[in-house]
Amino acid sequence: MARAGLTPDRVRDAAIELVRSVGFEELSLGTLARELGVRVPSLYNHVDNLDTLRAAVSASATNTLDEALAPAQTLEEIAHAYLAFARAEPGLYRASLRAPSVDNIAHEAAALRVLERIESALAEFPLSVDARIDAIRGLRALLHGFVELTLAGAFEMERPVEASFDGMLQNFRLGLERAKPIT
Amino acid sequence: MARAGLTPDRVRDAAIELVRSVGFEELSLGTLARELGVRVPSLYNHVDNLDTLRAAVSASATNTLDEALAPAQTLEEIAHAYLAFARAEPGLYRASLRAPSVDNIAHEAAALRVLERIESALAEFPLSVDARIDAIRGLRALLHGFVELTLAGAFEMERPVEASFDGMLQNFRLGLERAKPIT
DNA sequence: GACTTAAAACTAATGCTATTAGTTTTTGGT
DNA sequence: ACCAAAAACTAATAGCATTAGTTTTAAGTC
Repeated sequence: MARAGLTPDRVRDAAIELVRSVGFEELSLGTLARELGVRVPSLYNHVDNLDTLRAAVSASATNTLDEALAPAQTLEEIAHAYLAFARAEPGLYRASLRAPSVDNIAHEAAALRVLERIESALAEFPLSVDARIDAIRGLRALLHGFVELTLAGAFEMERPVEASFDGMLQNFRLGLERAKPIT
Repeated sequence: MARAGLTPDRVRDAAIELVRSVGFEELSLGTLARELGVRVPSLYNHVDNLDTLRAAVSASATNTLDEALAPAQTLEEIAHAYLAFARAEPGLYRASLRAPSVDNIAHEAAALRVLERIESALAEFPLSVDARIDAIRGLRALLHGFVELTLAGAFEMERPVEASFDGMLQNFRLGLERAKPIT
């Protein structure tokens, strides 16, 4: 039997690596156990169940996304960092979308940090309270929607995806500047 | 045994109803068979497998989405129809997102019709070829992203979701009008 | 250094999923 | 009334997560 020396952290880290290579939806206890050289039920010595393991991976992925956004300042920088992360780490990006459970304080905090970084992209614009909420929701929709369509391979036309992303951001910025609701 | 009188169409229709009530991901042969008063393997007399059944549901859902968008003319009308459909029929909306397989001509045609309707929302704007591609991609991202975040319950702030949707569209329109790249 | 004990790994089993093979039954057409 | 095709069935396989119960390993204590 030769004990494999697993710990909750090692199992979680292996799960993260698996998600990075095969995707979040594809994470299964079978492949994870094989990767760790152990039988499936042995994982239950270190993990409650698949759902909590997914939650742990999601929390970590949200932190990684937060760190990827950290250096960015302007609207364009933050948006580019967001798209770049999703394209470089689609598995982690998809993992980060899972809503934190209410009892997972650290996960909730990380999700809030990501949200605040996106909100900070709008700091330069003088917006009313309502217009700012609309802008936040609009930016989130834009980023998430563009990423999803990109990952799904839905953009079939010739033009480079990056160019459209930039054009879209320019359009977004123009709309915000034109609005100028605080007078 | 008392033959149940199933046909491929009846099975597909029952699958559609199931997707409408429980969601696209939740469609399973077990629940479908129970709904039809039949054992699971009996379904294989009318359906190739779960994947092609999902494809059939997706094709039908894409048609339904197309019909829901048909009466809309302007950018705002089309966007509202899109959001309204997704909120009224989240199961069908999710089903419509599945990419058509290359051999399913009717499905591909329906997906193309939906795409053209979204493109037609930009007909009123005089845009260069590239700017139009960017606008199409941006609008698709906006619509899909907003719908996803809405269905996921990601908009937690007080302001009504519809108001933000309208604000977002206004912003989008302003950006397009401001750009005016054909001069 | 032997012993006790908790933890880590195991096997076996349950109950879900989709799917296939093979069998019985029903029904439409001759 | 009969024959053949189609529709339903049972039984079985394989993959999934999970639990119960058992063995083994290793760490800590006397």
